Amino acid sequence: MTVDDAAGPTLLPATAMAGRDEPVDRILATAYELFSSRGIRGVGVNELINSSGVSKATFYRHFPSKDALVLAFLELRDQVWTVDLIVGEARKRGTTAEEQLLAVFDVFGDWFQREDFEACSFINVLLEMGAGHPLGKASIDYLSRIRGHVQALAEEAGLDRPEEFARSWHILMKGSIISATEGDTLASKRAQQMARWLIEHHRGL
Amino acid sequence: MTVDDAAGPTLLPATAMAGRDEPVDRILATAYELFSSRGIRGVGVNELINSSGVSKATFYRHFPSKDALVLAFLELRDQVWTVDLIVGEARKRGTTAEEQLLAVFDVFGDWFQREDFEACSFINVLLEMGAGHPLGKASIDYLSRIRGHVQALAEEAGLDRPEEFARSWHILMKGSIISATEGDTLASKRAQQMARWLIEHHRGL
DNA sequence: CGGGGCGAACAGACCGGTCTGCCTCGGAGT
DNA sequence: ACTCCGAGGCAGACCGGTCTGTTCGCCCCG
Repeated sequence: MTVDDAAGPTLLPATAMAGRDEPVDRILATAYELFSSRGIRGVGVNELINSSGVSKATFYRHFPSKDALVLAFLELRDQVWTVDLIVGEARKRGTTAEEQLLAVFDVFGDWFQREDFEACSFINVLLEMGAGHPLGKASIDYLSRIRGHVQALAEEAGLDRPEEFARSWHILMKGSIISATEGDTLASKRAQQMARWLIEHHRGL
Repeated sequence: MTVDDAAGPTLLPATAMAGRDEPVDRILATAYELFSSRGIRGVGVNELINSSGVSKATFYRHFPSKDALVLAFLELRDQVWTVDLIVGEARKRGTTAEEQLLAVFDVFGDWFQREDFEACSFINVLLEMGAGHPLGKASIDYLSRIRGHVQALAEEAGLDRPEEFARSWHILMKGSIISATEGDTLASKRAQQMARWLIEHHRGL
């Protein structure tokens, strides 16, 4: 799994796949597009293999089950979306750690207005499969990684109780994503304002 | 399936069904339980009819399709959960409108700790079916009704820009529900704290 | 010549939805 | 008071389609 070495954010893992045309890469790239936009249950294995131009036997040679592919998709999503698009872009947009934190919601604002905005795959999979399902548990794990990034920035900014801070911050992130799914593209601004208050109350006295 | 006629909130629609044993009521009661806990796609028509002790012909005499039943379920959920459990209970717990608003997150706190906590069906259905699907659109409508309750309370409390207030408030509600689904039962407290800041900034100067 | 990919058929389960019987119960007609 | 009939509920077979996953045969390329 190569790294996105190009400049600028992208939602598609195309750059990550650049130069590779192996069946396993085609499958993963297709899975990323389809799972992101239509969910897990909404995409069947037959559609996956047709769209990626791969035979079923080849598919099952590389992935023992559909769930295994979903797991790989979540891993890829963590890299492409969480790390590169959200955290990476936010760190680029701000100079201080506090600015970078707030920039998360600027990135959200751009993201919410995209045609292909498809909400957060980790939340989607968690709610679709349930917290008890292995895929739900994996999603919870990736969500906690997001919180880890926020906590790291909070520590850089020297904020009080960074773990608690990150949990509250994450509430704002997730809530604004749901609101954006409902159609409120300004949800990022509302969340950002509440985020400012949260920062103020976590600054060392 | 006995009836919970005791005082206090209940998540089951048993009280609404009290004294009735018609097939249509049994179907709806079963649908409420199964759809709430396992989602729409996770429950098939065959299981619905078996669990409610109804024949398939009877089922389709009362509901032209599964989607029609889901629509009826969402309507029931709005009454039982939104109106009775959340808004009704919050209004009971507070004296002033501001107290009643904040009490929403106290009710959430109790709700998050329930064994049968199953998140918000409207969010679940919205993400499961997509915002373009009729059921997704219906869910968006019911979510906006929740926001309407919040806005009404904000107006009673004399807060500034009640519509904007309600949208921000709703972000906190939805975000805390997702966090609770991940296992953070204290999410209600974190959201409540941010909600207090939100109230302060919407009070007339 | 052999491994990997392809296309396709196939299996078994389940999906939403239709339809055919059988039974019961209640009300109307004589 | 007795009969008759139809509405509505129950049970379950059945339909075409889709789901995940398996397997077989062919071909191409190293």
